[in-house]
Amino acid sequence: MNPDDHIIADIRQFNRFYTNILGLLDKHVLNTGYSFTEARVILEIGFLEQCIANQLVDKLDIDRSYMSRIIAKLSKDGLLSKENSALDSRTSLIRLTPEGTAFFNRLNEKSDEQIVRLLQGLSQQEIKELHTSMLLIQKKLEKPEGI
Amino acid sequence: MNPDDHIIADIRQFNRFYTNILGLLDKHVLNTGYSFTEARVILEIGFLEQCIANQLVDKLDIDRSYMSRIIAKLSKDGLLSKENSALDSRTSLIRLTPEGTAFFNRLNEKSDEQIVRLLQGLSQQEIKELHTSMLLIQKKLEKPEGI
DNA sequence: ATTATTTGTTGACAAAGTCCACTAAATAAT
DNA sequence: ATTATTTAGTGGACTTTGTCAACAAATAAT
Repeated sequence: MNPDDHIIADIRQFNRFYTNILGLLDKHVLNTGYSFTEARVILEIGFLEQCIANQLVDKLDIDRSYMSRIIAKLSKDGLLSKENSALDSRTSLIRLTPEGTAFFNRLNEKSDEQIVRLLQGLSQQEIKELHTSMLLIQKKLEKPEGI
Repeated sequence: MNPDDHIIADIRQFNRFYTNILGLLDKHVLNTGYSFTEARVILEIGFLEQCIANQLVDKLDIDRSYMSRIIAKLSKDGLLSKENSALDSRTSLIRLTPEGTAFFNRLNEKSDEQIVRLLQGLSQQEIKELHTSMLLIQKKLEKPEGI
């Protein structure tokens, strides 16, 4: 169809390839006792520091009811706390507890280790090239604004 | 930990970013009546042209019993055929039927369109850079041999 | 004030994936 | 050759993951 059919084929090939890479990297999470989705929620709360359930729903694109249950579970497990919001009493302010933060940190460390492992065997020069390539891809593909 | 902490952070950022990209690209599959996993199976059979179940299990890292059920479903739906292997009568040779191939082609077309859409707004030069970057990443990260 | 919308929760399901045991065939070991 | 061992596939039973619809309470819009 297009003049650059082989480019499209290569990009799709890259996407398949990188799906695998990401899959490998994500697997380590599963040794933590939490699912990938639960881990995403914990990470997001960690990054946001404080939030309400609906923010997580929007940001992570997870069903409201499902999110409600995940939060209930994590709360029961003592990883996060809910405090009634004064501004809007339908909502609760969600934060990581110290245990939650510890978990968050462990998760981050493990993720970093995974990356180190991924880069194993590459020279500094090669890592630099890789890095540059990733930045370029991200820059080119990120839309200026929401879709 | 490492001298290149910010590189690790950037790579993780890229991974999160690209997870989203892939998620967007994959969504279109869900309008086909088949799940993402089922689509992967169909695509893989299409690429291999002929295979046995176990190859798919290994290549796609899907549980044997689950694969068995997926194949049964796709077979029932008329997308693929199973023929007893003469060489190893434990196995069946799996191929796409004409309907399966049609589905495969549609899937491929849709995937190509998705890529075109992704590249929308980029100049030829930018696309070329993107392409080069992807090839580099793939080259650097693909292990010479199985793990 | 009344209506509409938003936020979160619950019950009931459906879809996706896993674990285990089993059969039958193919290979390896003796 | 006969007996293990391994491999390929299947089916039952199950867990996990995710969805949908209905609901109450609070807030926002008219």
